[in-house]
Amino acid sequence: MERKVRVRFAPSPTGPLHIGGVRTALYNYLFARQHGGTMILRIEDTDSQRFVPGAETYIMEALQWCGIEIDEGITEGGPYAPYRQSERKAIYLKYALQLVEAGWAYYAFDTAEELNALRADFEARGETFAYNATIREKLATSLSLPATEVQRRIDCGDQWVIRFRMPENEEIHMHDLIRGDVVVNTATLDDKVLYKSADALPTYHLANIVDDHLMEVSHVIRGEEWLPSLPLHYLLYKAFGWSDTQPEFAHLPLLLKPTGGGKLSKRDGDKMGFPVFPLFWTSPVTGETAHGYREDGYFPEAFINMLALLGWNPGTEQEMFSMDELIQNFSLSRVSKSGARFQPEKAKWFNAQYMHHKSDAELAELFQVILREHNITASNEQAGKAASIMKERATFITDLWDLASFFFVAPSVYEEKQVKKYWKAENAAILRELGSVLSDIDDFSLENTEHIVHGWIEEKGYSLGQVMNTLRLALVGAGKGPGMYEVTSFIGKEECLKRIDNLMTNLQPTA
RNA sequence: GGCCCAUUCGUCUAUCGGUUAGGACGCAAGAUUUUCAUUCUUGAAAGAGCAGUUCGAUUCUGCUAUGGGCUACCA
Repeated sequence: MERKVRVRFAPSPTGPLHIGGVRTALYNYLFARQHGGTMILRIEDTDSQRFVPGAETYIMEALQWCGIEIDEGITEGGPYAPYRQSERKAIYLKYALQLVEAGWAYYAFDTAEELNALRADFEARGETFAYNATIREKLATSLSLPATEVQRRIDCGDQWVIRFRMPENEEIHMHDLIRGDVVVNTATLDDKVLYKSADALPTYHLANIVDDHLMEVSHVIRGEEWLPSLPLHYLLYKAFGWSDTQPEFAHLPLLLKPTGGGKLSKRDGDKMGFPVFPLFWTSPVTGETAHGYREDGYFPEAFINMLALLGWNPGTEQEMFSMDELIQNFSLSRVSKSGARFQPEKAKWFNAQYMHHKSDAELAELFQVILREHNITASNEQAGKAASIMKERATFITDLWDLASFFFVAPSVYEEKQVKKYWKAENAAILRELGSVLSDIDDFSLENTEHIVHGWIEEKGYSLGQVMNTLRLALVGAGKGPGMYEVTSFIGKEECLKRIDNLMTNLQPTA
């Protein structure tokens, strides 16, 4: 029988979620939805040192913005609550001790200083220190010390950790849904810490396996940086006797810096001029801020579409995917194996595509926000229409002000280059004439105005470009913009004449 | 250093032994246009190297090179 699909996204609240994390969450979500499964959000806050306040809220807000829905989590609740590991503290010690009793783990009493000294010694001799079978019985561990001494140390409050006792020489055969079969010999691995008495908290490895088991997680979809610890995780399932319900694993390729040379990190954003975070972030510790896709004007759909295709492809030439289409088409077998460089340019392109496909109503709502910021009152119809006329030229919704403000405000400055080209004595004469032609038009609709004005231009034998660009200078103030009749019909006769008059009275034509 | 993963145009990628190696971003040229854009057309642009398996390798295997990850009482 096919197991019920349950996946989890398990971030650590050590800062804002970056786009690599968002993609991991997305793939988990797509996989869950496609299989009618459950998406869990588990907060892995077992590192009390690196905890950052606000990070947890940020993560949830970011996922929500992206449209990644959580079925079970710290705010949603669920049958396996709590979903925050710090609140599950009481659970883990029992499991760590179970491993000690079974001989799969042992107590170690080394202090951080002792370990550092040991590492330094090894390094001085040109060797690499590894806490493993060659050394564990020579150190202060429950493997070398008499049981009574171990108990005495624990009782008198000495700090200890529980380490996994890595088998000396055993081949671990693993399977990854993306990479296929992987084999590692345990001789190359070391005895990882599973639990520390200092803060009574497990490390990632223990907490992760215990929680995935208890929460009945069926598939672990995570970043490639976890591949090296997969043998440990296999062994932990085995040690607990949970191998038969062990989840399947899929290790995702990493997101790399646009320039190559390493995985995308939180610092790259401002350095290279693109956001690495979904949302704007202010560090509560340093006060540093970082750009976010949301605040930079990206649509969540575009952001998700772009992210989905970084490391996965449908095998067809389709590029535009809604979330529903992604859910339908996603498959782990089509996730690529090698790291993908992040492409800021492609992200922009995706956003522009979504911009071009927005309906007037959607644009109206978005554009109104910007208009209000500039103290402009406009109807939704006006806002939508102006945005719709200019959207082809925009990449971000925030571009719209520069692009379309002339629909609402008369130009206060005139672009120098256009003035030079189109504001000579003859242009002024033509514009005066055009003004009177316009003032005689009753039906100021786009079609009618065009019909009449073009008739007049033909009759007079003027150059179309000269007339229209002179008018453009008066109405827009610049050498860009939509067809002039879009503008005339939008702003209306009265405003047209006013702007023409403005130009005539305020600016002397050049010779 | 050790272990693991990867390697097709500049970038993201298609190809599941036989293709003129396809698409997209970006770039260039042309067309369209009353301006700026958009749009359309076209173009330049790739199998890391060396062996092997095979009638035939981008595709399978090995080696080398390169890139990346991990190597914490961090996740």
